[in-house]
Amino acid sequence: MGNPKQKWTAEEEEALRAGVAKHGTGKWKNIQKDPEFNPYLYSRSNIDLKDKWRNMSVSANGQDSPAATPTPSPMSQAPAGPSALPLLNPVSTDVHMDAAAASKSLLVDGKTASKYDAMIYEALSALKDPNGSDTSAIVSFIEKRHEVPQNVRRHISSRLRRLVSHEKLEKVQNCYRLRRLVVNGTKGPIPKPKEIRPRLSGPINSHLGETLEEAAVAAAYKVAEAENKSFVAAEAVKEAERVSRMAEEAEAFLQLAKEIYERCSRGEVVMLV
DNA sequence: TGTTGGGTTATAT
DNA sequence: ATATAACCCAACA
Repeated sequence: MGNPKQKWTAEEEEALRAGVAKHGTGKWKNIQKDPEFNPYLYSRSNIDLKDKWRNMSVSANGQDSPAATPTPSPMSQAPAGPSALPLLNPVSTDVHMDAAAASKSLLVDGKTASKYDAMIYEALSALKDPNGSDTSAIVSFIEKRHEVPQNVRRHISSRLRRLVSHEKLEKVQNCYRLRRLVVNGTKGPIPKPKEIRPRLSGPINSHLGETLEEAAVAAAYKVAEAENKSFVAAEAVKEAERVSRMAEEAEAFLQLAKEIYERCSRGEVVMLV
C-alpha cells in the first residue's frame, strides 16, 4: 500500500546521466550523494539509480540492424565519457528531442519477440535438461548461438514469463522446461529419457573437455533440429488426417450425387429432405 | 554497506 | 493482453 510508483522526471534522468558521466556506472551512492545531483536525486536510492540506468539502457538499445550500421551515425558514440554506455543525447539544452528520438524507441515487434521465443525453444530442446534450465543457462546458450544485444537477458526473462503464463513452458523453481504438448489423439509414449549427461566440469584436460563439450553441443543441436522436424512431421500427420477425413466426406457426397443423377436421368423425382 | 542480477508489480499502450 | 518502468529481494564483496 502507499506505493503509487513515482515516475522519473526528465530532471532526474538528466541528473542521473550527468552523474554517470561524472562518476561512472556503478557509483550509484556517490552519484546520489553528490551535492551537484542530490537536489534532484534525494528521493531516490542508490539502487533506484541502478535500476533506472538499467531501464534506460534497455530502452536506448535499438536492436534493429543486425550488422550494426557501419555508417558513422550522426550522433557521437560515447566519445568523451570514461565508461558511460547509453548516452543518447548530449545533455546540453535539451528542449527538443521528441521528434528525432521518438522514431527509434525500443520496439520489440512481433517478429523479434517470436525470434526470442524460437531461441528459447531451441535452447531448451538443446540443453535437454529434464528438470529444466534456468535463465542463465538459457541466456548463455542463446548468446553463444546467436548475435544478440547484451541486455537480451531482460527480454528473454520477460519472454520466459510470458511463455509460462501461456502454459507453453512450465517453471519449476528457477528452471524452465518445455511443456509436454499432446499432439492429436495418439498418446505420445514418453520419449524415453536415457539421461546420459557427460557433465564433466574438470578444468584439467581442458582440451579434452572442450572437444567433448563441442560434440555435446553439436549433438544437442542435432537433437533440437530433429525434434523440430518431428514436431513439423506431427503437424503434417494431423493435417493429413484432416484431409483424409475431408476426402471421405467428399467421397460420400460424390456417391450421393451420382445416385441422384442416375435417378433423375431415369425420370425419377428425387426429393432431398 | 553498496553493488548487482534476478525477479515481481504496477502502469501505459 | 503485453511491453515497459518502477520497485523488491537476496547474494556477494
